[in-house]
Amino acid sequence: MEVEKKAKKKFYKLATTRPLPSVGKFNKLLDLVFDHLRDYLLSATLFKQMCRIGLPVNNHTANIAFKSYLELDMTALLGYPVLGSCLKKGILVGNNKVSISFNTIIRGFVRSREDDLTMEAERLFKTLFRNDINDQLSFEPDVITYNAIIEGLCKSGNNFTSIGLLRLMDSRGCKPDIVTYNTLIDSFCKDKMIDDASNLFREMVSEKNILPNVHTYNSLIYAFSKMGRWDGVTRMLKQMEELNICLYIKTFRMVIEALCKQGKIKEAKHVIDIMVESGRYPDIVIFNSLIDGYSLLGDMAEARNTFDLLHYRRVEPNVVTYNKVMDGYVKNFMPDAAYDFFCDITAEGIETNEFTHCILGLGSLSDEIKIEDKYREYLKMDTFEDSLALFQYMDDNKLNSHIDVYNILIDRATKCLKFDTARRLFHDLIVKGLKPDSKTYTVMISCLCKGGLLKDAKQLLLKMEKSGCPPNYDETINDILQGYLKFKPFDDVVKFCLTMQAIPFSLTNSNASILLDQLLLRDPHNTSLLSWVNKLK
DNA sequence: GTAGGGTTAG
Repeated sequence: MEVEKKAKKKFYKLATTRPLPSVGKFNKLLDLVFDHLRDYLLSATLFKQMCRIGLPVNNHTANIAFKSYLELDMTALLGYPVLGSCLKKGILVGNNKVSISFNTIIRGFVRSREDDLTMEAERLFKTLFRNDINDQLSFEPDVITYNAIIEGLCKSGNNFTSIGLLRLMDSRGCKPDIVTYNTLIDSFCKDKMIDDASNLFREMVSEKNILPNVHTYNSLIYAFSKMGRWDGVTRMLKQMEELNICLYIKTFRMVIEALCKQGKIKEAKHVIDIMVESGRYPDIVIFNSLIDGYSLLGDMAEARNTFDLLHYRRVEPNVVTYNKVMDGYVKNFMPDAAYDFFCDITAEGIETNEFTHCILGLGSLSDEIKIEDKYREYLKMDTFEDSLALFQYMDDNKLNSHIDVYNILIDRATKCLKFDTARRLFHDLIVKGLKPDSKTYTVMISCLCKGGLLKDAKQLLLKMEKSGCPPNYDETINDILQGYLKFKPFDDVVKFCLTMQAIPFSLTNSNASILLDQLLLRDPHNTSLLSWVNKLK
């Protein structure tokens, strides 16, 4: 607080000194606010104020503002408009490092992790290639620009488009670097497309002579171990040793976790031995995985033993540990043991969380069907965040492999406007090998429409028809139409309606009335469309 | 007057 006051006072002093101090003095102060105070709202506000009262600003001052908006996740709302006004005022023109400003804005869009803003970043990126704009600014995208766009594409599930960008940058003489490859490799690994990831890895090492680092290996090891490809894991670990790359505790954690989840306790223990030999000791996360593994194998005695031994190893159990033990009892149809364990830990005054009670709730009903009902009830009743957390906690529980569970979550994510989460869930279920049903397609189409991704929505409708799911045209087409009315120019709405004339469906009241209003306003002589609307409503 | 912008952590 003290430093903040000092900064404000200094600003006031600079602003009232006559003749006005140079822009450098102001920039130093703003740098201080950004770097040391990390008060991003203040650095952004000061910049706006400087512009308003006519204090000296230059590209560096503006860049601090852009960085601040990025940190505040307000690039779309504030950063982008400020960029516009800076361009108008000529603050950024004639600057040979104008890429810094644009990169920060593009990163801000991508960082928001919202699909439509990622698209905005791509739009901006494409605009910058236009000759008229380029003559004025002499902007040339550099490796950071490309990396940001590639990251955005990967995060919105467009792995192959981002490969196209990798080729584009290469052909334009911008060398991809370790960040470019790591971003791509990580994305392919997350989607379990290990062959594509391996190809990129090979290309990076043998063609581009870029040395992999710990992140590259972590991504690959993660994917290999999740897929049970232990030969790949061993190969990667060997390479790391040769390159003298130190393993993170996280690398160990994920290998051990994957081994335990696949019931390979012996192997997991072997990895723990290697860890100990290299002077590192397993932490609670690793013991939690072991407990998980034993309960998966139905060996609750060993699971409990591992828990009891924590005390002697001087490793403190956490709430996840307690939940995993209870979860093990419940899954192995020992609800009484789960209840006893719960009584023991609460008697010791140990703090539990909502999942402890949830597991107990599941355990109190030993009939498996009832467990399923109870699970569904939880999915419906709690807030979306709670259901998602429960879903993630249940992880590979077979209840999570029900398409209905995904349908409920996707639907609720969409209703909470979390389109990104909905898309990720949809992607997850495909990766898991589940088959989307009519409901899945319908809620996903609704999600894409609400997020303005109409092209994707139409594609999904096509896919739905192809996959043999009978589309619910009433619902899906109205959703897409609503998206058109909201996001697209009227000409596109008309075009869409024309293509839909062949399909039998009825318009919702709200769509029909908006459509009629718009038609009468903009295209009152289009009698064929007017009668079409009247017929369908 | 110069500076200034970067990936993932499961």
